Amino acid sequence: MKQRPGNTKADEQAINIIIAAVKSIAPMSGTDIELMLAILQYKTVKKHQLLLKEGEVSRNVYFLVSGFFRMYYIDFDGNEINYRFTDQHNFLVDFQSFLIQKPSHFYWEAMQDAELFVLPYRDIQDAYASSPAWNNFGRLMAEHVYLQLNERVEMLLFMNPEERYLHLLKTKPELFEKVSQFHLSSYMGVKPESLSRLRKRLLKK
Amino acid sequence: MKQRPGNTKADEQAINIIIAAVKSIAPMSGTDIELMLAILQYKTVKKHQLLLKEGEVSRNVYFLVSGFFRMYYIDFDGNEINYRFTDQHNFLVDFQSFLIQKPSHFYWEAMQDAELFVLPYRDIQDAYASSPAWNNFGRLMAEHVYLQLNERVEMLLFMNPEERYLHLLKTKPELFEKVSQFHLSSYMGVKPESLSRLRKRLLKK
DNA sequence: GGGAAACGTTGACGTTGGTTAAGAAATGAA
DNA sequence: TTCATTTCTTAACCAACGTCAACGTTTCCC
Repeated sequence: MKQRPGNTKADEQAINIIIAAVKSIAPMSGTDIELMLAILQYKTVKKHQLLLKEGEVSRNVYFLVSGFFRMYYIDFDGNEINYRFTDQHNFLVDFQSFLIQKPSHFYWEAMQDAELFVLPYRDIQDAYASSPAWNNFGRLMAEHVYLQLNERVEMLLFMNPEERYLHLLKTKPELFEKVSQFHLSSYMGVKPESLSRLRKRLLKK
Repeated sequence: MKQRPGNTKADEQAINIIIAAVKSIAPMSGTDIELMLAILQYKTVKKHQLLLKEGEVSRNVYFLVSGFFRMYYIDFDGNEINYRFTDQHNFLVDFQSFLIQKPSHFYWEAMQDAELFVLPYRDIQDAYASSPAWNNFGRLMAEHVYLQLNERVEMLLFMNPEERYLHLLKTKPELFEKVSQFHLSSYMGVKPESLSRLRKRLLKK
């Protein structure tokens, strides 16, 4: 792992976590893992710090060793709209900005102190070019993210706010522990007041 | 190209179209193209015919040489909800069902007589395994489909129906030529009556 | 601990989309 | 051509979300 200026030190534990996460996505030989360890950079981020701002190009894929992030967008009226939440032990990337290397529409904010690994765009493209296993990993990761996004479209397209709430309760109960009603509401595509009323309505039933 | 029973015959022209489409997504050597031609099957479909039904597993990727398809879903109330439209010279796949080989939620219907190429799941997985170029292609296709879907989420999440209509007019004018207002409405996430009213409202401005 | 900020709830009111129903217009098939 | 089907529009009514505002509660941070 690169120890560049500004890099804090990753412990054994953190490295084992990312190796397990990668292997759970695609099979990897020792050499392929070495390739990854050589490009990893370790970083810590304080609560409320931003990893990415609107207008910046996402030049990295991140892996969240610990902490919790939200990806949000600021709409025409200046409201923050939460687009996605990412929990620890997951990869974290503005896939759109990363893939086409264009400025992002999003902000990435740490909602808790976080530790993460940084995988620079350039190094990942090199890995794709030099290792079939990494290319395979890239394909699986894209497919994986596609499926996640697909779930979101289905929720927004096929369900009304009440159904979305019940669906999230059932499929992502963790969210309700980590995220305030306020932040959840924009993720659901409604205003905080509407979520509050919706919950009241459901309680009556 | 395999000439199995039931396969009609593809002409030179159709083969050139798919080769061009593949090369526009990822660079391919002659050998890689041969690999594809060896697994291609040619098929024609009449207007209103279904390529896939809810509950079936999507066992193929298709390439649309000519014609126009809609992918739709039937909601709890029995309404057909259009999820995606695919025009000629594009790949056509229920990515979710295809990736995990689980039953699809969707129907694929030809809205015009169509000619297409069929690429079976098994053969594609073999191509991924045997050719890095195909793995690369698979990754790029997944990324490409991701970006398309992402556009859709942004539209549904960040815009109200009126904004969605104006946005589609600007970004996908072809849709308005090929698709009736009726079919467009469910794609936009509203009822036909609402789209009609919305258009009337806009005309007044 | 205390003040500020963020969050949650409620009310009143306007707007808009859903629902139902009906009929006109366009399209398609026999 | 003619009949049936699909699509489009309009109307009336209702339910639900957005907006604005007020206020209580919780959390955060110095």
